[in-house]
Amino acid sequence: MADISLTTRPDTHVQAARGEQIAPASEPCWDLIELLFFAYRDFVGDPDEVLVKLGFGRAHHRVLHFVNRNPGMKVADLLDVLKITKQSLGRVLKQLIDDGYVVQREGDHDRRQRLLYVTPAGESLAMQLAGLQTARISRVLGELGPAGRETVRRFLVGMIDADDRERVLRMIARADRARPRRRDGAP
Amino acid sequence: MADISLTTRPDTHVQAARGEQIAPASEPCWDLIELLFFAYRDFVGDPDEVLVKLGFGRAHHRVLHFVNRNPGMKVADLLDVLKITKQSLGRVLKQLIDDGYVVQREGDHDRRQRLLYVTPAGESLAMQLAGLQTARISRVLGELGPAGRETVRRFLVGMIDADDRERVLRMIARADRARPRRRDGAP
DNA sequence: GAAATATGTCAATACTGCTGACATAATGGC
DNA sequence: GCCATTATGTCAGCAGTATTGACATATTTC
Repeated sequence: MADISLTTRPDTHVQAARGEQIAPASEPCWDLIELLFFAYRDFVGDPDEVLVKLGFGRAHHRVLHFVNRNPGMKVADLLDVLKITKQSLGRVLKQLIDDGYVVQREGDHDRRQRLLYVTPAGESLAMQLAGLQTARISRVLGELGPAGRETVRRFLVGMIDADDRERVLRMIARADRARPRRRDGAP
Repeated sequence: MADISLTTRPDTHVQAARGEQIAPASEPCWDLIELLFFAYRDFVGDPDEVLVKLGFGRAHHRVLHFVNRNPGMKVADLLDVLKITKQSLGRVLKQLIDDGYVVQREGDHDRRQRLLYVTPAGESLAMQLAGLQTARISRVLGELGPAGRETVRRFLVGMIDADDRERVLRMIARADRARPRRRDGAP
């Protein structure tokens, strides 16, 4: 399973062979490769600073983020999204629970399930971290104009593995639908 | 220096996080935050698969990449770009040298310096990895059209910490100037 | 009742980052 | 020439996050 993309996505030249863009053997996109590296590092850097003070790391951020976005998600769902093992998840999840940022509830229909929810403290932290990242993104998008946002979004979607793209977009759409607005007014 | 972004970028959400209600305060860019996460994961996923087979990790990739892009760079330069400690660098650099992907040469003017160069095998590997990432990027850019590339580039540049942006752009420009084209025709 | 599922946990290992302390060699100022 | 500084390397230990493998428990499903 791990090597699918390698055998499927052969080398650079296959795309050129398919006539898809790419001039002659194509020089690598050095600039975009490096910009992506630096951009992502700083993008996760802001949350990192906050998390360190709480004794958390990036793994805790990811768990908290997705639980906050998808309240009531199963542990299995989380493993599927993060693509890590349950042992890896177990450690950080336990810390988040012990520290009062996440709680588990038994599933209604299936009592084996442990549905995950953020506590008010968990939501608060998740929103703070998302706020930092949003501030960075919004500043840039403001400089690009409204058309820029759509281009950036399409770029990021396209960068995702084709066989995962639909799943990711569905998850985002479902989360948006489920939490159209925070604060009070429960449906 | 580390906390500037925190104190400078005022708590968009800190107030809401404190439970203080605040209406607009702008909803986080959930979709872009998550898309960036998945996009970056798959972006580095292709090289990862190749590297694992060689007993290398992501750290080796970064070192190899920047040495290939900036032949003759000093160890200190590399530490500055990667923002890691020399102890962390030492481990991976030693492996790359032992395995014949990187070599060191004494500086001409300053014999304390160890200037870094990729071997032919190192260049070959670096180009293979860059090719995988370029293939992914080029496919998407092909779908976005020529204006898309510039928008994406400006987005990524804008996402970099303001105080690092110039340095990064200078490094990219200098590397581009130094190695205008690979393949045969030496300058 | 047995098989499958959802989850948790123990143990060992790998990779990559960190701090602190020292060592070596070469440069540069005096 | 002496000495402080610089560039680099290295040893030892720790932390965070990932892995594999094995096993345990509760619950559902057939």
